[in-house]
Amino acid sequence: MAATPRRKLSTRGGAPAQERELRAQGKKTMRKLLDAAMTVLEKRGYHAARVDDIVKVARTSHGTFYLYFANKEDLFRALLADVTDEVAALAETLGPIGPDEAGYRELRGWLGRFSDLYVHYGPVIRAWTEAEVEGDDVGRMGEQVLTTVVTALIQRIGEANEAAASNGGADFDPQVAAMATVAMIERLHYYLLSRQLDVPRDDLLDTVTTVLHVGVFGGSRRKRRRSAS
Amino acid sequence: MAATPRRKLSTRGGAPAQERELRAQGKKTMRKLLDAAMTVLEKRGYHAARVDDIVKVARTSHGTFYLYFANKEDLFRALLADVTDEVAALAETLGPIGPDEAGYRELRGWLGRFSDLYVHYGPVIRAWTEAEVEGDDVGRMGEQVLTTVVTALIQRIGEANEAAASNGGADFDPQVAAMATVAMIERLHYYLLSRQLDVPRDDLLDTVTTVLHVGVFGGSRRKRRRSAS
Amino acid sequence: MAATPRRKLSTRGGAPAQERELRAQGKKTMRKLLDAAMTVLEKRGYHAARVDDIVKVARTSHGTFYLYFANKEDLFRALLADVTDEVAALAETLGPIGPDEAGYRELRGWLGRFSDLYVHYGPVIRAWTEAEVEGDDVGRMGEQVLTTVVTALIQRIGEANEAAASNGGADFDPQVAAMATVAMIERLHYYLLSRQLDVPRDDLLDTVTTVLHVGVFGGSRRKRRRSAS
Amino acid sequence: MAATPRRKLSTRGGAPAQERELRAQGKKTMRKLLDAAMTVLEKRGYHAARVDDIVKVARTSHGTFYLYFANKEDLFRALLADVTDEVAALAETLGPIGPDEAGYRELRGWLGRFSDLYVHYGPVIRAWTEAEVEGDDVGRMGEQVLTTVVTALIQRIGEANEAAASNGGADFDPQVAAMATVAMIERLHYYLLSRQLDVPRDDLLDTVTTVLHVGVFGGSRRKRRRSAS
DNA sequence: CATGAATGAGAATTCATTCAT
DNA sequence: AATGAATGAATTCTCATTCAT
Repeated sequence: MAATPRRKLSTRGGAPAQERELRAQGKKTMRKLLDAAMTVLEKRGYHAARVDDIVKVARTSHGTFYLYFANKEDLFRALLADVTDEVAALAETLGPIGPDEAGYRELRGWLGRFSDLYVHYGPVIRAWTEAEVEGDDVGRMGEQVLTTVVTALIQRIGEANEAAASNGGADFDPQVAAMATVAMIERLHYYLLSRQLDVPRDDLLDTVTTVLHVGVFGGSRRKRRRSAS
Repeated sequence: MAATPRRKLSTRGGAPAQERELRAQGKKTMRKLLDAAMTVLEKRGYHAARVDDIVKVARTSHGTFYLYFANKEDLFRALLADVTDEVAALAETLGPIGPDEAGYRELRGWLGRFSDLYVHYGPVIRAWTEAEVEGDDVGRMGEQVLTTVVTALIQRIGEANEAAASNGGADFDPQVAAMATVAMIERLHYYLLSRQLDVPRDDLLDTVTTVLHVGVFGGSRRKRRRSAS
Repeated sequence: MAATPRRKLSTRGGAPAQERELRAQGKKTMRKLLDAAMTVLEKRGYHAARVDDIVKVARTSHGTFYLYFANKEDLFRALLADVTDEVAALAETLGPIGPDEAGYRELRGWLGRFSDLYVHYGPVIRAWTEAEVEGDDVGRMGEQVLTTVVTALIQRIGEANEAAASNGGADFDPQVAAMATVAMIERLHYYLLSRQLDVPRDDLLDTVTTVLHVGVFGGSRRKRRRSAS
Repeated sequence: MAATPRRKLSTRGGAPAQERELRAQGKKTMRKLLDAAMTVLEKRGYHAARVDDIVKVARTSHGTFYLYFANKEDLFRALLADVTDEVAALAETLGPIGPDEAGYRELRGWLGRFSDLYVHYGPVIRAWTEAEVEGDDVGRMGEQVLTTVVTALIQRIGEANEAAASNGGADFDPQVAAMATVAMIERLHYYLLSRQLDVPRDDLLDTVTTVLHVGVFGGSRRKRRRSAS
């Protein structure tokens, strides 16, 4: 499994923080708030997350909160920006995926990294899902995230299905397949984290890799030794 | 595509309504409220939906709302109960899915019905996702629905993969595959309804059917005439 | 102990009922409502008593309620009017109370009748207490009740204390003593009914009679066989 | 008459206030609210008292109210706790009460202090009576107070009636006498504050002392100079 | 920098009373 | 005579955001 991505939460703050020079203590406080927000987001979700909860967890005050973030959404956007970067970076690491064993391993590796990322940023991603319904521009940020990954996937799926496509695959649209891929892995991890699905993460990844490799990338099912954890 | 299921929204009401005998007018009002709730849910999502919005759409008063439902959640639960029933019924219609053309069609048909259901109850299902984070018993209702479908899928996936399983398919767990299937189709429809994905529904279904048939049920990709809309 | 006073609840109705001729069924319905009100009053007190509760207990409808009473207070007034009559009648039965054994027995008998009345009309009397705080004219009705009893008591207390008064009883005011008497017996019964005091009613009456006979009417404490129940 | 006890209203606050450290300003605001509550309680009683009234009198906002108290009842409980303490302290100051002049004075003094306390906390105590009907734990607090006073009284009444008891006082139960004592003085003050009784407080106390001293503690009525105001 | 205090616009809910059948 | 339905004013409570120290 890929190395855990380093947290980069303090990279950016909200609007108020960007207009000032932050000293060491300021940065520390901001990080406390961002971390606290993650905790609260995880426990209660986006809508139920109260500024009050966040400052309590961060052991600071309301006043301080607004010293670093213009409002609740601003803080959330800061978290989301980190995820966006990470996901974009991840999208770039997706190499060509052939129907052979190497393709399987490439896909497996990428999904593993996705998984790590999801486990780490899960609360934020789920919050994004939650916020999506409204006209929120948070929803729009979410779409961007989706877009980077989907674009990379379309590329690889297209490559893998060129032959098939040429001989008339009316019932296989790479764009849909890419979206379907994202849908599956995103939601499955959601089930995993919300304990609606209770299997070891590696088992989950093995199966998903198999299903996608065969179903989307034209691989064939084969007997395979259990991949190491 | 299967016939659109008739609305059965007034099957049961909220807590207050269940303690009384409802006459014709009462039933009508209750249905107005349920319909209005669907409308509002669709437009604003669960959290942003105000009782005020609902009664305005239903052209009735606050007081009347509470004559039929204990609160917003109660109404939501009434809607959910309908969905739960429908989904359970749908789960039962999933027949065996072999690797051949017939299997493909069986799967395609079932996904089509799922899709109809999802489109019909979309607002409720999306609201569900939104509400799930909280400790509500709403979350529990969600798990039940999931369970009925997943159980049916595990059965069919197991049948379709008996051979593969016997010769040591360490990287294919039917339970995970079933969950993955649900994850994919549920989430994909979510993208569809929230306009993050914009393709004709039939294209979506064709592709998903192909991916799942090949990836999960051991079918093989083949050239196929476009299925009728 | 005196015979239980017959319920006369249906004697009077509220304003709407007085403008019409009530037939047998009408009277029955009105009585059902009055009885139900007593039940609810007992269980929840005046302020917490909802019209809804009353009609539920009476197994009738809101509409019907307002066919017999102008409003909630109107109903309560009807109940109170009954109590007022009963109390006034009771006040008249208070004979002279001398310091001797006969005086003791007279007082004991009267208190017994008061007790019966309180046990019967307790909910209404307590409700009156509760309502008193506000400018309610219900409060005023309550004062009238008080007045009839207090007037009778002042008379008897005055008689019993003439000698004492004449030789300068600066620390004994018959009016206060009368009020004190009422206060004691009213409140004590309240404790009894609300289970804050748990003794047999006869014991309570014996002791109260003794205290008042000695303390207010100039009687002397003496050994006495237990009065029959 | 004893010195007026100083107000100690801010001893403890409501639930929300207890979870925080209150600074000077916070304490001041809390006290303003408690004082305002007393005022409103006095004018309107418990049920008619609106949070809105209280914050208006305290010249603060709704939001602020809920910063210090969870709700109206919570505030009320805070007031009650003070009364409970004071009453318990008062109960302890009740010395032995003999049948002689000294006993009379002891009793008179104690009743005077009780009276001061009642007048001071009148609004709260009356509100208490009003709220008692409900199943609230407020009712339970009431019983505790009653218990402390009654216990002290039973002790003193028992001492004063040992001889009488031994020669068979079947019609005098110290427990009932104690309750009767409380009932009388409590209710009488209630009448006084609700203006159903209109006499100088000293007259009231003199008469009550006489009645109880003679009726409960075995004292004898005697000519006595008017006690100083 | 940091903090506790204050605010007030919304949202939910209740319930006496009126209405239409 | 009876009833279920409807109403809406009144009330409580929440919480993001601003303020004063």
